[in-house]
Amino acid sequence: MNVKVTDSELSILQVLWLHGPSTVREVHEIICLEREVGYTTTLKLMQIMLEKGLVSRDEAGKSHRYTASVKESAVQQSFIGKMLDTVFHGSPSALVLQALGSHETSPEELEKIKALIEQLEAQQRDQ
Amino acid sequence: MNVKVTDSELSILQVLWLHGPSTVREVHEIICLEREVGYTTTLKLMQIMLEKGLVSRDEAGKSHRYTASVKESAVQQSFIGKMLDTVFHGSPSALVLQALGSHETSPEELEKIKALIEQLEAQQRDQ
DNA sequence: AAAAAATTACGAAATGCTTCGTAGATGTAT
DNA sequence: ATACATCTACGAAGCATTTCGTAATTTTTT
Repeated sequence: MNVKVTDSELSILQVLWLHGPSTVREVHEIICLEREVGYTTTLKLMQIMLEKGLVSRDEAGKSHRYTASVKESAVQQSFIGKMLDTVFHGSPSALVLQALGSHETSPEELEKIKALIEQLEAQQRDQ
Repeated sequence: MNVKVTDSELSILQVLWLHGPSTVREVHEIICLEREVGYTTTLKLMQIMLEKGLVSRDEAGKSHRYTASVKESAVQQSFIGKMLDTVFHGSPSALVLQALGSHETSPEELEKIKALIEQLEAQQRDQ
């Protein structure tokens, strides 16, 4: 149900989501742009993620090719769920108010959110 | 700037935010409603939080009385900030869309959000 | 005042995550 | 075929958080 992901697992998943199936070397190269870290560290993490079922891998060919087996939206989902429980008393609107109130949001983005709200209200009317 | 709080520290802060200044015993009692945990565990955590400056305490009287020294909104703030960075590519609207799209939100709450958006749009027009 | 109960301080074990070194296997170039 | 580079597996150290036991202190009860 709820996907649990640590910080460094998340940074690996980000690479896989963005670049698609990748080797350890490829993932490692990208992560190193941000943070100095040993190759075997990345390798080990990805092996652990394999055990946990967070990624799968294709073992054909010289080096293994890893693929994310959780969707980004599912992880976003579970992070939001956890935050709702732990810091927003289960109130999505409290979360939304904080997010919009304290971070720059472009007019276009505000429009998108308004559109979603209209849609949700329409749904509620129909019930 | 950014308040760092671990999970168990957060559960203690929750109690302090809700009940105001409290003794270790009081905090512990409430936490135990949810989770079996030793008294000295709660004590130790609160002592560590004191060192970190997350709480302050009044040592007069039989037992110490602890007070949260970070605001709930500041912690909410920093959690949202971290989540934006790590799972929403820095886009508040992506976060908001996920939050509203996947969690029940009452008509009243939707109204509040709409009101905020109107307000933000008015601000943007004025600039 | 002595015993019992509650509280604090503190060290250290347990846990989970992150890190890396080493060894062995596999593939590539000479 | 041999040497070289790359890759995988794995154990264990390092670190932060969480947990609790023990001892010392203070308060309350008898």
